[in-house]
Amino acid sequence: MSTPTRDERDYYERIYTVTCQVPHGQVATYGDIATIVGEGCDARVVGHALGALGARADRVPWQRVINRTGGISTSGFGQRGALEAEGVTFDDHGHVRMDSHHWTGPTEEWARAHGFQPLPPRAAKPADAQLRLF
DNA sequence: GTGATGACGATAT
DNA sequence: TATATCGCCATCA
Repeated sequence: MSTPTRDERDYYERIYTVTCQVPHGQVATYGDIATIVGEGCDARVVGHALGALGARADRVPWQRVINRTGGISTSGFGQRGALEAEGVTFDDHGHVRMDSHHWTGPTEEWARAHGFQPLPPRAAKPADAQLRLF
């Protein structure tokens, strides 16, 4: 192997591969994709990767990737329209209803088969965790 | 090699 | 919920 660490294109390809796993009608956050890809990947890196999609934008469901707040940072790419076309609903504030469309991540089987890591359960909310802590 | 930038995240207020 | 601040990491000039 020449560069087993992070080949630029391969690095982005991994992000695209994970993004392609997001099922129809569901959405994932940049942080989720970064967590699954691992390898020092970061939410911003995912954003850059999606921004560098170029011709691949036709094969990668980039519109299903949004920020953690459920908002859309790409108001100029018709992302919201694409999501609505898939059945994704938005609240009155223009944010995606994460409670109903948030992707739970790929299966452990798929993740291991492709060299990724499954998305850890996001249960334990701060307030809830703190409530049970005492 | 350094600084600036970015389709962000988490925490605090 | 929204805003402000800080942090993390990769890419580009």
